[in-house]
Amino acid sequence: MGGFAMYLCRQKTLKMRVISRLGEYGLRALMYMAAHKSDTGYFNIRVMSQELDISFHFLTKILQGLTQRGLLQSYRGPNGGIGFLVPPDQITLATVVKALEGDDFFQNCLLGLPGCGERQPCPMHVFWTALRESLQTEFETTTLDDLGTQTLERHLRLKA
Amino acid sequence: MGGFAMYLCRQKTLKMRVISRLGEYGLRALMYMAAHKSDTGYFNIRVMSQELDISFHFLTKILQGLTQRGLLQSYRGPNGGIGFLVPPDQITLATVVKALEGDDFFQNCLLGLPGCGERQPCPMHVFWTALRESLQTEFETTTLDDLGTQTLERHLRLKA
DNA sequence: TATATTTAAGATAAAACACTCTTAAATATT
DNA sequence: AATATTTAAGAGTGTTTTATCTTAAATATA
Repeated sequence: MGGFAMYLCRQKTLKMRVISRLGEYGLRALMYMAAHKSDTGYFNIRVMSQELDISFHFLTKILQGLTQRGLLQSYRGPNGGIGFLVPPDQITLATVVKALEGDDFFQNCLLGLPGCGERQPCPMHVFWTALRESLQTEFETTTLDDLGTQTLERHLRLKA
Repeated sequence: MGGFAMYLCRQKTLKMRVISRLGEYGLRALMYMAAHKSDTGYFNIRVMSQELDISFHFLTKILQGLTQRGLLQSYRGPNGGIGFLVPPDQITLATVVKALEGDDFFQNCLLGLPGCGERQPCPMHVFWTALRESLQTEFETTTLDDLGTQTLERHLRLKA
């Protein structure tokens, strides 16, 4: 592993996780794909798994799911791989996260305090709602292309 | 279960969880204690577990941990229970969450994107940092007393 | 057609998380 | 002193998450 991938490398312990490992791996792979334009449009999963230090089979399964949900397309056999079905500048983070974590991702209270709803808001509800909404807005307005490009550019700038 | 406790009742499915069940249960119990002043200063764990619909043994273990960390004190035997060692108006949410989830709770990237740090910020780092800091600030400025009182008052207001 | 390559799919395993149960220790009451 | 009550502590169980392994299906190339 090296180059750009160091940027997306594994983080062993993590508190305050909002997305699961599955979601994290999926997002990292998509960011990788968005940042590395491919000639054929397809990326080899094994190479990606090595670059990103993610289990090959696990990553395969995650990307499989994104294929089934219509975000990616796959191609078997030699020189096969996985690529965007929808161009990455048309895929928002919100779409990705919902595909990976479930459609109700943005619907719940960030903290997990029960009874937190519009009808009977918990003490922190207003705060949480504001926080979640800014999160959701950010996710809905940021595309994979934005993220991948920004990441790559920043990395290159640091390197120079 | 009824009355105030309905407010702290269990929520079965939850996405976007930031704190674990253990943290949630602990926080709910502390909010309960902060809102219900006790004559003796001690609360019976079994009663609390029933009111909050949390497993008695599990809750006992969680509160045990808070006792060991110096937030609570316990008293065995008849009419025994668990109570605040530090008064709840001097316990911030930040202290509680750190005690329950670990001291490094606020140190990591909310999303879990790796490589997200001051030195080599990931594309979302600025956004995440802002989000996390407002979260942390809110947690550091809100005491258990604030939360419990607010909750109770709001509940009573709705009831009237 | 035979072989190698690559993703798909399903079964299995390991680890983390969320409880559950049993026994021990402390305290109060009789 | 005996008994009941309540938390402390540790072992054990079930579930979910995470990861791995094996086999199948598709595709390209020789």
